[in-house]
Amino acid sequence: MKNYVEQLRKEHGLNQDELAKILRVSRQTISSIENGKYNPSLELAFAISDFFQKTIEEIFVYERGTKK
Amino acid sequence: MKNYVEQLRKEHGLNQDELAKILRVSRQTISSIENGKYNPSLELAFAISDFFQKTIEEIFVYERGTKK
DNA sequence: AGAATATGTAAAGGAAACTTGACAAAACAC
DNA sequence: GTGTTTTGTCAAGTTTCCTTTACATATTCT
Repeated sequence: MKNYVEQLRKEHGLNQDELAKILRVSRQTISSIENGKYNPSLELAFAISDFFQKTIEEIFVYERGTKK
Repeated sequence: MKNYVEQLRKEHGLNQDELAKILRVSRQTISSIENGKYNPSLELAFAISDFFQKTIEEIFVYERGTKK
């Protein structure tokens, strides 16, 4: 599953640390998500979605069936 | 965060075991999600969303800021 | 160049999601 | 009612998400 978190973050003029603080997660969590190391929890996906005012589907691209 | 998984499952005439098999998770996972014991991963949320042909936002209701 | 800022990554640990196996209780037959 | 199906739940274990701390590499700015 890919995502547009890095792109959206930069559009908002934020660095990883600033976004992390806004979302109340660690900077490493943001980095890991941006680099596809793992997917966020549904909770965090909603928080990201909420902050960027986009739907989850606009930010996270699920590839049906492909297991990751 | 609440969800409409049980309602959608019943509308589709499925029991927990059948839905679990379709989504390739255990029946306990379906039960736990329906009863709010924990939230699904983003991956599983997408699989559910995909199967029921609804957006994640239509199935899972996020309460902003409330931490759970 | 050097200094400051931003990002990648690794280790070790905790918390949440998910597993299998089992059993009890509830719901639905007949 | 008894029997069958469905659901709730518990225990114990694995995997994934997320943490803190730390350091290395990049990027940016004088």
